[in-house]
Amino acid sequence: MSVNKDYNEKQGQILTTAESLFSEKGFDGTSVRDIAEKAGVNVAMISYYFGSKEKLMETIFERRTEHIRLRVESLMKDDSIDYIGKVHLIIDEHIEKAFSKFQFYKLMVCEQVINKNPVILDIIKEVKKRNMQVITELIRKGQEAGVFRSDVDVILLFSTMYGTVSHMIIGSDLYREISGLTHLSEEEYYQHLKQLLSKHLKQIFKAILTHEA
Amino acid sequence: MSVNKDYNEKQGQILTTAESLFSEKGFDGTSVRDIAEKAGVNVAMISYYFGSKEKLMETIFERRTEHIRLRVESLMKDDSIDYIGKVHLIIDEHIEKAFSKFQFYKLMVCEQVINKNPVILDIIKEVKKRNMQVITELIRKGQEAGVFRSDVDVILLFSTMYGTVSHMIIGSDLYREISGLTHLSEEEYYQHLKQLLSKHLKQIFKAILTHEA
DNA sequence: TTATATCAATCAAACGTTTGTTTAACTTTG
DNA sequence: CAAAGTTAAACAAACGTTTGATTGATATAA
Repeated sequence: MSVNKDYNEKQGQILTTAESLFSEKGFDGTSVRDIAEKAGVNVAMISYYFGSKEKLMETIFERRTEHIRLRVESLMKDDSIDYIGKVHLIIDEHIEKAFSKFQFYKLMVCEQVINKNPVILDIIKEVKKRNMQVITELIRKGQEAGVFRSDVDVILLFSTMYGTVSHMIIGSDLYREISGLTHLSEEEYYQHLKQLLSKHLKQIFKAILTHEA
Repeated sequence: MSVNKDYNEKQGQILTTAESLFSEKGFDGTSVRDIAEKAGVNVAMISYYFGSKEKLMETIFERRTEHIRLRVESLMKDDSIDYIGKVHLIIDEHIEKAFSKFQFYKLMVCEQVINKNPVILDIIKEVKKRNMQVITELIRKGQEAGVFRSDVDVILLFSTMYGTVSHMIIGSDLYREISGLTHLSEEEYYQHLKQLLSKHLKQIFKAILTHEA
């Protein structure tokens, strides 16, 4: 599948800089000269290493795909963790990944709206499907064990998890201002947000998965 | 405040076409020649009527601001509707507005990520604050009446409502495919989604606002 | 009633930049 | 010395915007 290629120092510099600029100004709002200058390389190096601006973007997505995929699959088989505990693992892993690579998550949202590049859309589609399967499987087992309700819509639950977190990341500036937490550093505020989101989503998941209608 | 200007036929045509193209291809991905051609006007008319491409975008946002604002404020004072009923009104109005102007909502999400134009960011900020105040006020009254829990985080609740709906709209193609509902028309599928989202969000709000932790 | 002035609307063409990409010469590396 | 890395310069295409001429309708004056 997705081969984990190695990138040299200059390639890595270009990828990281481009990811940052794309997420700040969008794909079309960022010029290759912007990227080259900020990455400290010559403009021609982008074509030389990645072929084109478009393929540079695709490479960014390929590189991060590995990151987005939920890694809790092995823990799902651990019998010492109960079903609610496993749901908590999924929620916390998603929050952690989204915040640790928030620039990429912003980029992902924009690229889904501006559905131009089919290669990128496919990458997003595959990883979303994959992550949703993990959750579907867990819920199915929980239902068989009689712990979870039988009428759970996984897509809606998934949308609430992804949607709430994305929306918080995208609107974090506004919400920091409203909360009156402007004295916190971005890092401190993000830690605070992660904790709030974790508690909030766990409460929602518990209600939807276990309470009676 | 926001004066409701009148636009002639040609101006309206430009605004509608631009909104559609911006939401499909992004602001920087859309050229003024694209807009002019699709709207059936000369390129110069865009500068002539709106001053610049940037100001055209701002005009789109000013025009739609009126639309986004929750209009349930009067119903909030109606004593014949209970607190849960009022929460339902807010949820359904938000869903209805988001789906009826889904192109604009996509555009809003992208513009929040690509925080370039301060005029537009201010418009988004103001309307979000405004809508959140409506909900805050309702919840506060419900708390005083002893119907709602005392430890409710309005920002999180608001994020779940906006986030879940946005995420569904943005990823609707993928979710239609996964649900196996490709035989439905876009309109039919949206009606279906609206119904699901309404039930889902009402369940979440009820759990967070009324259940004990 | 003509004739003339006024003004917004409309257009093709041109403006100067910026865009992504390529070239061809040069340097470094193994 | 051959291959890979690196560069400034050049490329055509596309960009947002402006220009200057032209239209057509309305108001003013003879």
